[in-house]
Amino acid sequence: MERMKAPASAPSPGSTAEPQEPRWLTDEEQRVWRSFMEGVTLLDDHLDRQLQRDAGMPHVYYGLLVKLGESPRRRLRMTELARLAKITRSRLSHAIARLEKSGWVRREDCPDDKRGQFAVLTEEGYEVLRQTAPGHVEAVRQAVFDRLSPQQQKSLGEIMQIIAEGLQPAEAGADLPWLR
Amino acid sequence: MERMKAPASAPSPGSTAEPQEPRWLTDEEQRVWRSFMEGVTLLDDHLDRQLQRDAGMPHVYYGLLVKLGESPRRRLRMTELARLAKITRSRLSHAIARLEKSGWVRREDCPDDKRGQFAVLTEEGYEVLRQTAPGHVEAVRQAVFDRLSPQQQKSLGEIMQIIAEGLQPAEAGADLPWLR
DNA sequence: AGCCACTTGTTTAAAGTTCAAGGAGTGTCC
DNA sequence: GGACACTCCTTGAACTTTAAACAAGTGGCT
Repeated sequence: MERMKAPASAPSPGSTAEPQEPRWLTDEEQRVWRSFMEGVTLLDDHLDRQLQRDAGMPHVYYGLLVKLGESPRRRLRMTELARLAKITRSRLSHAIARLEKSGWVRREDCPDDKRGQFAVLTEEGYEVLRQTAPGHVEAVRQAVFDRLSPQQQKSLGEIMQIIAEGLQPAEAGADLPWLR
Repeated sequence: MERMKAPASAPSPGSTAEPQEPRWLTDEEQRVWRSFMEGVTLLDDHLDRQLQRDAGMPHVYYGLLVKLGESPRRRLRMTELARLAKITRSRLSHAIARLEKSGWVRREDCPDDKRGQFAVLTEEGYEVLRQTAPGHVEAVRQAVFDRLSPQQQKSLGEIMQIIAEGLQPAEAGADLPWLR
């Protein structure tokens, strides 16, 4: 409910303690927001399904293997991996446990910090990635890049970067998933 | 893993049965895709948290109440609601069961089709919506609209509509969540 | 009428995620 | 060196989602 009904008139100015008149979305803003949510929901569903079918894991898990594969010695500290994937450490713990059970990741102790753990991509994990990457890229292309002009691709990147940055402010005390 | 490594050379042309050389993402495409996934993940987390805190339900459930509230007689057939929300009927069944338990939705039999069910927004459900809508719009504004120029908002709408439409083709046999 | 393919919505179990709590290690401050 | 705050990661329970199977109803066809 991004707009309940048209406001009767000008809102009461700000000096009082009462809540501001909500800044409802305009019709146009609502259309944008609806398209956004629909696109994201459908895309999420589509990629999850594609990867579950072809790689035996959800999109997020696949993304974790990718991050590990791109990292030096194919390993990352748990919190660092959570930060890169924009998820909570709890979620990551469960995910890595499952990927470990599947044999695609193993854990290693961190020598420098006895609290720390590395998640390490196994050879099997790398192999799964190698075999399923082409199909996944193709799915992403078909759903996204093949349908957008170069200018639209550029815009999308800029826009989503702005949104992403807005949600991870530099200030201390920000509510970031990987620090929860 | 949107690109494993640089292809050695020109791909083998299409007449053979072997798999095509994957169309890896360029560096620029990868940046776009990464921003997109990060933005979506963070936004999803942010709105889920905001609504869980203020309305006691996840974002998807809130969206269901909104759809019901916008509909004639505040009711929709299950499959129609699933189609609007871009989710599976199974997921919707569970969600409505939970919303019913919370008292915000009730079910009603469809007189015309004995298989059918309406999900109906209760007065309490409407009340929750009324009270939490302002906070939610504000969250959406702060995270998205306040940060984007009018032109960017327009682009985002167009882009996401293209993606959404691409994932729900008109053809029969399309793999649409609400028909699974 | 009876058959058959299809639609509608739910159910069960398994998988994944969130939330709150906690154990262990680190680092700082006095 | 001891107290204290903080970081790192995990755990278990509650909740949500997925996947597969199913019961019931519909509609077309003969």
